Amino acid sequence: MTVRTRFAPSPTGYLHIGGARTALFSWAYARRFGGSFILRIEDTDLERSTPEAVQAILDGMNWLGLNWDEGPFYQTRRMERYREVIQKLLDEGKAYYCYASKEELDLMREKQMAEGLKPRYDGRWRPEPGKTLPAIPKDVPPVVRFRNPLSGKVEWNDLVKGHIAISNEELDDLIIARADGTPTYNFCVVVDDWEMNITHVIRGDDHVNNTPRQINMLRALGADIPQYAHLSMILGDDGQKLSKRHGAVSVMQYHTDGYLPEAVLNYLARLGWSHGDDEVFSMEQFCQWFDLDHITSSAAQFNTEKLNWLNAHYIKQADLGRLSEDIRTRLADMAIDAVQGPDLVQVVTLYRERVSTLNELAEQIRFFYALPPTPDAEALQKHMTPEILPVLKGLVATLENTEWSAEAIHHALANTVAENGLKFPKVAMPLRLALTGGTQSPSIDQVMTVLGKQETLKRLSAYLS
RNA sequence: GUCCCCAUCGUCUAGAGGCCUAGGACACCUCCCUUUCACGGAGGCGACCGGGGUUCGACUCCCCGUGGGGACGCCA
Repeated sequence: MTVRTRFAPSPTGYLHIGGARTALFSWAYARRFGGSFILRIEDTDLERSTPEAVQAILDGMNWLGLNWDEGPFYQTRRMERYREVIQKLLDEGKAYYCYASKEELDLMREKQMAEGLKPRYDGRWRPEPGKTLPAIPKDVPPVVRFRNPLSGKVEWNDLVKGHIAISNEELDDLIIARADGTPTYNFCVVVDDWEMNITHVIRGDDHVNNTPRQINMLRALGADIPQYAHLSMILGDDGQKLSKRHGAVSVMQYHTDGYLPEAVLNYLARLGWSHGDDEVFSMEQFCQWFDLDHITSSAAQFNTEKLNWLNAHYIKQADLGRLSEDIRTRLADMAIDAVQGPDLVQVVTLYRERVSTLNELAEQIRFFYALPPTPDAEALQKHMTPEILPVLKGLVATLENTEWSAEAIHHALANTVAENGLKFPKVAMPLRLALTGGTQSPSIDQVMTVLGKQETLKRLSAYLS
């Protein structure tokens, strides 16, 4: 049997980090076993689904490189088929019309809650042999309910959580078609998983409670029951449930914030799944290793610091051309033109080992292309001392007649330091301030090399006149 | 409230009865490297939720408790 997995988001918002991990695992499982990964858009909630959200999900998937083999299938385009199946269930007596109004149902639930019971439909419109149904009200359009078994239990061996059994007495006759005739989520999932021949349903564990209902419907339809794997949720950095206030909940936000997709992917893969002591690995390796046996069944807290560490790692590994182009765009977004001036590839090479995000990288090298920010007055006072000025003047004089190579600049600097009997930082610090505006940078001779002779001398002269 | 799920360092995790004086990674601390800050290298700190069983032996199995989380919609 060929493995067929699916990712079935509802387009009511962007692709968030939890959804991305679910997609990643489904995708990897299909890849691992040479199966197919299907993308299905669950847009039956007409009120909340938007084309923008669909696009956001597609963008997120594409950015991460989670390519799908079939789809995207839209449930709204399969309405005809759902109606057919509903009619079939109706005809076979496996579903029935219910005329209870929303108000009536609310009242029922309230009462049940008050009695300490689990709120569930009481089957008032469920036909039974010898049972008299209420008189059909005139102006209540009926919903269709699935006739769930009354006794026994539904069991399955969850590939992540192990054996789970839920009594049918806990379940009720769920609505499969609304009053307006449109099918509901749990029903569409069943029909789709069935007809798309899904073999492994990998999804968030908020669906554990839907599973027994879906299994019952699958059985009523005579369909094969897929294997289920319920993934635990991802908690925010603060251990709380992920929500808007956590900021970067959308995967694309990570792109905006300067993360490389391979870092996000690697981080997500390792969140709730493990392969011995392996921490850093490619998606190729992941697809070879991934299994459902090593998924943790407990919730995992998101840790930005570890993501940062991975991102730093991947920035160091990244193709220089690709990295530079990305940075060029980020600089442009900061209204800085990196087409003129020092060679961006050289600048990026010099700085990539020092940052953990691309935004940080862009931020740190901006002074190469824009004017250096004004150095901190206190730092200036401390390092740009009257005693050092003549030394700097001497250095500039030497530099003016120096061929602009890393080696030559280094020699000029070293000689100046030696001739004046100084420690290296004594000279390097004021240079750093004048050239970069800050007290931290790579070796100052390397910065000078990349900055260029003209610009270096120009920036120094501002302090020496 | 009812049902379901979960429980190892601060965080992500290894661990499928003896390999565990519980391993790795992030973070943190110390030292080294050093032209500042990073990077890198070497060390260090740091955990099996509690109580009962089962067993010669339990982080691992069972039960109870406690604590988290999820689900109970004409949302998905």
